[in-house]
Amino acid sequence: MGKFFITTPVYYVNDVPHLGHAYTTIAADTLSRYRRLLGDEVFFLTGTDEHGSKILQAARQKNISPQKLADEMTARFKNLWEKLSISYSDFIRTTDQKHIKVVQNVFSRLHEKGDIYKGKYSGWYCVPCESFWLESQLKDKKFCPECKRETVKLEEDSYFFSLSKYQKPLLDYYNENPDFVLPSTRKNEVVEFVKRGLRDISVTRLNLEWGIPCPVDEQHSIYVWVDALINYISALGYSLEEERFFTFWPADVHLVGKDILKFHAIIWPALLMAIGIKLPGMVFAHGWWMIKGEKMSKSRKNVVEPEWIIDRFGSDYLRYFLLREVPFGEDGNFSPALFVKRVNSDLANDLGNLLNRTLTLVVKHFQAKVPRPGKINAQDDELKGKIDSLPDNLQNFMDRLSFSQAFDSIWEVVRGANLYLDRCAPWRLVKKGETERMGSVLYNVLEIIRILTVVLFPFIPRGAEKMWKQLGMEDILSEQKLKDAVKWGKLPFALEVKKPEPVFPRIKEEDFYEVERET
RNA sequence: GGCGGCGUAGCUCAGCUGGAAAGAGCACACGGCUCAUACCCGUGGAGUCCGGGGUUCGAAUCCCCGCGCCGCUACCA
Repeated sequence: MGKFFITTPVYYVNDVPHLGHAYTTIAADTLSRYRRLLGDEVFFLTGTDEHGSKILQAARQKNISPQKLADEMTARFKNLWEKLSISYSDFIRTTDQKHIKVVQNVFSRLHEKGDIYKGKYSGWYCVPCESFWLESQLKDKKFCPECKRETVKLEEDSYFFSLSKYQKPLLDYYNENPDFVLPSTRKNEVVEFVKRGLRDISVTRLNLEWGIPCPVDEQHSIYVWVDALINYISALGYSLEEERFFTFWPADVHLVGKDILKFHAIIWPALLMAIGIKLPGMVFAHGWWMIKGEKMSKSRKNVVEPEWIIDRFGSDYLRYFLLREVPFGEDGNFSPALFVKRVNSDLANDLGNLLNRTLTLVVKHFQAKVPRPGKINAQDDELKGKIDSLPDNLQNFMDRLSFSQAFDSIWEVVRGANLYLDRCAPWRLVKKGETERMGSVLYNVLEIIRILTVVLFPFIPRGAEKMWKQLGMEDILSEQKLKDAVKWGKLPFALEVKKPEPVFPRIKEEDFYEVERET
């Protein structure tokens, strides 16, 4: 039983929450819930990144203050997390006073240490957009990629972080901690990148109104990464509440999308080395969801709105699909057909129906009371054997964030239970008058379902709660601990089960399109 | 261009450091069951394991060449 600190990125509030945000956050939530199930003290951090000229501009267009805009967007994120049953411990905003203070403290420390120095930043500046671009980003080598107008080469004062100093220490760290960056193919990319040499990075901007003031030079504001990344330690009170900070730091897992991996795997550890605190245990970069093989994007108008899906099908279906369909780390394809297929065959047909058919028999033949188990035979042992190996399997897969494989191991049990029911055929036993054996069989299946429910809770919390209630369990599901829960025989006999009602109703592809047409 | 990865049943993919008759899920076909959310259970399929060469007693698994895909190659979160 230890502590477990997991984070999502702080999401940039220039965009409404989309499937990608939901994906990262669902994964983090599932991992958090799983660690709680193991008995760990979990700190699960998410939040929003609210500074920058993009936000300022968007706010101006709407004629509201940037803070107001950020407030609105943050509310949307929180609302989505509520709908998705996201059990975060803290929601950090980069506009929080605490965060601002910590960023400034960190900046000052870096400055004192000599890891930040004043230099000249030069780039291609678009006056109307008030933003700098790299030569590689320009359209036809001189036009702004956003507004297509001509840019000018501009040089201005800026403070730099000596990232280059950390090339060697970073390479050593990757070497000594092979699981620091995962999946391994991403790690290769990062290592290769660092090997080619690192340039110092500009960490302040002049004339950036909507940003954290630089503590050593009032004309400057702190630019993106030193602001955003520090959320991971500001939320814990770094430099403010040391005791609390050291309770949870270092982070065990930083979950990120593959697009921001390098910031987390290179700049972030370098910053931490510079201020002299421990490095996180793991940075895991997951993949993207594609539509018909294409990346989702607003311009392609193929964005999947997580809220539509949740409102129509419930949060569990989305959680289940995203974590089950594709190995975490790889890109996946999202389509109504795939979604419907996955959810129907696994949740409705295999799992939901297992509960349903079992409860029906108990209600019909045992007055809805959990029967008393009798003698155990070889078939029963085989069934129980499937539970014995489950915790270890889960542990192995969850340690590697292999959600899909974790599901595989759970579904082996689900299938095993359906098979056991068919083999034992209690509906035939009742005709033969073998009620005692029938009772045993049903008890065993109910017991399997009880354990499955506990194990599934981190993944599909709402459905698991419903299953728990139908079983008639009175303990609190969220307080169950895996170690105890998997012990055989914890289901009290004579417990009154509920009349079954489909927990995971089947859905149709048409339902999906109706939703999309409406909007 | 450089570095890395991938190419296995109709589809999505497991097959790690070489060795039993090449696997899973889905789809499909046939059969069983009837407790159940038209569910569940069983059986089946002629797969050049991208192509070619090599190492080996033996390769999907190692080496070389070729073909076809894909990722990374920094300051946009």
